[in-house]
Amino acid sequence: MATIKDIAQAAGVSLATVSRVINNGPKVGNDTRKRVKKIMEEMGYRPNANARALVTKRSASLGVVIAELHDPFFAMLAHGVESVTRKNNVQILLSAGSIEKETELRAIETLLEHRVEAMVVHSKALDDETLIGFAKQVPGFVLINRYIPEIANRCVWLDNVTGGRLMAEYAINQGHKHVAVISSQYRIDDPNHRLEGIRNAIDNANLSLPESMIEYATPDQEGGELAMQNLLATGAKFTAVLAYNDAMASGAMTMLQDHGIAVPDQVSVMGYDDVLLAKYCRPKLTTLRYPVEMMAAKAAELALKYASGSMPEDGLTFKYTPTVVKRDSIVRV
Amino acid sequence: MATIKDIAQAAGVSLATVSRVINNGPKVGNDTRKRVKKIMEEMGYRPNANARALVTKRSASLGVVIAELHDPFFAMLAHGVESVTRKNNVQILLSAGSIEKETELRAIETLLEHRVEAMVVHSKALDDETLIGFAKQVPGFVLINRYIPEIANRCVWLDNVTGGRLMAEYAINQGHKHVAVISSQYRIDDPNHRLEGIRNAIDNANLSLPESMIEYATPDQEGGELAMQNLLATGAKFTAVLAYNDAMASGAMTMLQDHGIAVPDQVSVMGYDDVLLAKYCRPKLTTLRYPVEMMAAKAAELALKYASGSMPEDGLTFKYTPTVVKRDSIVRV
DNA sequence: TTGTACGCGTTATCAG
DNA sequence: CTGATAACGCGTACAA
Repeated sequence: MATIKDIAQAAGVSLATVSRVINNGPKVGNDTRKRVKKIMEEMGYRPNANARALVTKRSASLGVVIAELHDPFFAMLAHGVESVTRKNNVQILLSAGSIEKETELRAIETLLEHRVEAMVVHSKALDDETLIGFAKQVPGFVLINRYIPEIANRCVWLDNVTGGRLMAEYAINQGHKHVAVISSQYRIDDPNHRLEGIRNAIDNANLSLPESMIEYATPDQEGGELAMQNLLATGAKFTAVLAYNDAMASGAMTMLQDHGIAVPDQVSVMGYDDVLLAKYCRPKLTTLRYPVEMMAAKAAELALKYASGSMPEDGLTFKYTPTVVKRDSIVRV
Repeated sequence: MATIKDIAQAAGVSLATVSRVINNGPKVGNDTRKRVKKIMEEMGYRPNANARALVTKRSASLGVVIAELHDPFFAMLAHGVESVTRKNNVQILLSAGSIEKETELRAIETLLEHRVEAMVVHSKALDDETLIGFAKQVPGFVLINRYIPEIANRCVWLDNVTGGRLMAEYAINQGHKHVAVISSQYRIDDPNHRLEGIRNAIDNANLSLPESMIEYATPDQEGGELAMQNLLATGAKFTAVLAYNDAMASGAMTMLQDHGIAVPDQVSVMGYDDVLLAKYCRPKLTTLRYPVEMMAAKAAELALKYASGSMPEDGLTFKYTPTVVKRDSIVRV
């Protein structure tokens, strides 16, 4: 591939001059500029981003760490980031880290080796200290879907406790007194927080949520089916089911319907996240809206801003609160 | 950030030695190696991928061009690529190109500036010559979901004509004589090919597909709804609807149900692609399986292989054929 | 076993 | 307005 040197030679000028026309430098004769541009065109010249990054110490790239592109939630997250990087002519480097300590760490390290200026990371497996350490050494380091007090201004997160509470309150307000919960089996914050919120609401309403009414499974459709199957097997009585996310909710609905139980007429179901399938499944899912895309865009903007020097105020954090999206999977009883 | 030089100084050795221990070079004293490693650890040294790429002329990265992460289809595509890059310790650079000539071109150019070794590109807007040009100058250039005869061995694609035919044949075999089609309004190959296949099957069965039975709209759920609305408005008679993709099929089903028309009892619906929602929507969608993920993985492997020197045989190409996935959205009449 | 010196493609700082 | 030339961080022949 042609280099700046080749161009210089072909145009009969110095490297410096070529470099100037590339970067629209200030002082170049109009005719030389034209000539050089033409030659660049002819030789198919493309500046080498690596060389440029080396000398300028700015890579014009943003790293993203997520678990799985496969998952619609992460796809939306990535899309949110992409919308702002595109606007800023910044390249995305993507690393997947599958919710395991080791892989998440490697994902971040790799990105750092590439000297990304900014990064948006979704980490569940890494501990606070490790993350704080990264934040300290990388100005443009921003966490999404996680809150760590020491680096509050680097966190864009969702208030899952409130989310859980809102969810349960809505069901309760619809007259449901016996609710079951389908949660994620992963021992990370999110399910715990959502469950905590649910418990709060149930306590406040003087209802009860026995352990036997909570099932844990993988946070996908199969998990939802399985959890519902278990719930049905125990013969538990409930009129509403609160699921950890939309996929589980959908699985739960399928299983109910397969058992000849009508949704929502006999049993109501609520999801969480409001990913695409919430609108597609039948009945359409009443769920909690998690504005990931917006939040991811915010995180990317922050990361870029911090990376470019302007550091944040200390108190600040970026908390979002989910809201109930009313659709068809729950009825008043 | 600490450089190789800093390490050398701190360890009291030369740059070369440090470089050797970094790359597990062959000839380094065991004690010096240990010492250097320890210092690297202490100083938090991270090799600079840019500098390394510059000198080795290998970037250990693969570029991906897709339209929208948002779209589940592209999310699966990206996931397929990611599964192989992860195995090969290769970094993904992602560029979105939204099916417009200008942006697709920019996406590819940007990736090239970053000197990615390989790239998997999904391009619909760019013309054959442009793409052939890129293939000529970048050994690791592979197209997905597109076939260009001149660079057949760089193409991993789906036989959409056969797909369309299979789809229609299946409906016809179920006894449907009056089928309507909901197609994409974009003037790209895919809808044309699928339609062509459908027409072939219908002709072979001595049935007819008048233009009035074909509606065009955006290839998403709204488009599906709209198209179905138009179809219903014209008072056309049909017992089966063949949709361009699953999203449109889902939209069509919604609209039918909203009009009190039972699916599949009164009208059958078929989708295409078999993305996640095909399993989630009710009734579950009978559709054509497009093994994107597998194909994307194949494309990534090819790209990496070509990039590393081994060029392909000339006749070869990588054609996949979709298969009917039988679910619940179609009945025998 | 270790060190020296050069080059990778660019930008930036000087002189002219 | 233009041209040398020194970095940037690293790999690698070639010496020692």
